[in-house]
Amino acid sequence: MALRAVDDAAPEPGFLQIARQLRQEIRSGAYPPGSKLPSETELTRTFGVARMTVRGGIAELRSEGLVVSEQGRGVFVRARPPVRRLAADRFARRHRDAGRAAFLAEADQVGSTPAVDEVVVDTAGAPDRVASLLGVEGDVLRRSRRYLLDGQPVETAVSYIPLDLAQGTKIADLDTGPGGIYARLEELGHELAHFTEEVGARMPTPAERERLQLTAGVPVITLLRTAYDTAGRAVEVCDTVKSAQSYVLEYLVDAT
Amino acid sequence: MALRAVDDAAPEPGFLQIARQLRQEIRSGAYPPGSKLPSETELTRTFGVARMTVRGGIAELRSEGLVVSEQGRGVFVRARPPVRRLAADRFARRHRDAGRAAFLAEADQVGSTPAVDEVVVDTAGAPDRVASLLGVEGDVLRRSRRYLLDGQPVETAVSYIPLDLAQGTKIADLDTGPGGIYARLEELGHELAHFTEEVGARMPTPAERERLQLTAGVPVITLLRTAYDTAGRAVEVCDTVKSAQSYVLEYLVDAT
DNA sequence: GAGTGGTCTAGACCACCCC
DNA sequence: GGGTGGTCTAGACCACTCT
Repeated sequence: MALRAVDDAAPEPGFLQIARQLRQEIRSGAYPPGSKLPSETELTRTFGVARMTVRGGIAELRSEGLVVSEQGRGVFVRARPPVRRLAADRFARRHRDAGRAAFLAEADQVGSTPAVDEVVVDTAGAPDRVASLLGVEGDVLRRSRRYLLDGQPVETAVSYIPLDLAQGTKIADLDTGPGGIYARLEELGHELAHFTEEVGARMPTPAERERLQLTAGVPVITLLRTAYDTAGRAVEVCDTVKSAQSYVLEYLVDAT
Repeated sequence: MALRAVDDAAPEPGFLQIARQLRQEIRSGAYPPGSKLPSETELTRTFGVARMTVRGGIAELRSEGLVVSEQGRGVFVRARPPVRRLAADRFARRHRDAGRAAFLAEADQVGSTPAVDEVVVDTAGAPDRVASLLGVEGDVLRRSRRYLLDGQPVETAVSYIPLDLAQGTKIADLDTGPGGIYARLEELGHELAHFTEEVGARMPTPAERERLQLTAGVPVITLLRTAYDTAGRAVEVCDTVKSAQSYVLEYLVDAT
C-alpha cells in the first residue's frame, strides 16, 4: 500500500488525503516510531502538489501528536516515551514514613534520576477554587516547583497551605526536609486522613509548553489535590500540571 | 492595548506575534467567550502581512483550543461548555440500587437529557491490556456505545465481559435493563467490591474527533475501569473516551 | 451579492543540521 | 555545501453564511 497522488476530484481536501495516507502508513508500521518520513520535497513529487499542501498534511499529523518536525533534520514518527504509572496507593503512609516525598519515592522505583528545580516560596492570595477548598480568605503560603526525571521536566506543581499552619515551620523553607510537606504537617499534629483529587485535561498554554518542554499535539493533565487531616480540615491544596505523554493515573474506587 | 503591526526585525516569527497579541486581547477580555475576532482580511491590514501569515496565527490559537473557526461566519473565542464533574462516589451501591446506570443517574442530577446510541454488542478478542486485566484468553463479550447529553456526544465506551458471565444473560442483550451491566452482574451473584481506574489524556484520532464531534485543540480523557467482585475476580473492563472539555473526574484517596 | 473562512499555487529566503 | 524544515508573499478560486 504505497503513497498515491492526491485526487483533485475527490471531495476530501488534498492536505487531508495526504495526512490520511501518511497516517495509515505509520499505523501499518511502514514508518515505525522514531523513523523519518520522506522529505517535504519528496512528498511534493509523490503527491503531485505544492509544498504548502504537503505541509498542511504534516501539520495535521503534528496536531494529532503522531509526528514531530525537527528543523534541518526531517519529520519523525513520535517515539512514545516511557509512561509513569501513578499507583493508587502513592500516598499511603508507609511511603511517607520512609522519609521520601511521593515524587522521589516513585522515581526510585522506576530507576530514574529525579530532580526538583524552579522552587519558589512566597505568600499570595489563593485562586478562587483553592480558597474555597481550603476554606480560607486572604493570603496563603505558596510553594511552586518543577519536577524532572532524568533531566526532562514532567510536571509542575503549586502547593497552597494556610498561613497559620506553615508560618515559622520548615514548610515555609526552600527545603522542607525528608518526606516533604506532608511529613512536616503530620509532625505538627495534622495527621493526614485522605485526599481528594480533581482530574482534567486540556491543551497547554505557551508558557506551560515551554516549562514542560512539550512538543505540538501533547495535552496536559491537570490535577488538583486537597489533603485533609483527621479533624476533617483541608491542610493543603496542590495544583499540578503534567505532560499527558508521561503519565497514567491509577485510582481505587470503592463500590459500596 | 490595541493590536500592533508585526515587527519584521523581531526574532519572533510574525505568525507567533499575531497569535500572542490576539491571545492577550482574548485573555484581557477584549474578546469575551463567544465573541467574533476581526476577519482575516481586516487582520491582514492591521498586522501588515499576507493573509496566510494571519491564518498561521489563528491556527496557533485554534491548536490551543482558544478559538474555533466557522466557515463563512468568522473566528470565535471558544465558549467553555458546562463541565460534568464525575463525583468520587459515582459507583456507590445506593446509586446502583436506585436502578439507574451511572450515566443516566448523573444526567438527572444536572438536569440534562441523557441518551445512548450506536450500541453494538458482539464477541471479539480482547485487547492485550484488557485481557491481562480480566485474566482471560480468547474471545469476550464486547458492548460498545456512545453517550450523549442534550444531543451532544460526550463519551464513548466499550465494555469487555468474560463470556462465561455474560452469555445467555441480559448483559448480552442490546438493552441490559434497569441499572445496567453492574446491576445484572450483582443479580448473577457477583457482588461488586471495588473498581480500579486508569486515567490518561491524548489528542483524539480523526475517528474519535468525528464520533465525539470535537473541534480542533480539544484532547480526550481516556479511562480504563476494571470492576472486581467480592471474590476478587475482574468481571468487567470498560474502556471510555471522553471529551476533555466536558469532564472533570473526582477521586477520593486514602492516606493510610 | 457581499463577506467570510478553506484550500491551493509557485515561487522566495532563511535557519538549522550534517557531512 | 546540500538537504532539511520554517516562514512568508501575492495572488487565485471555492464553499459557506447571511441579508
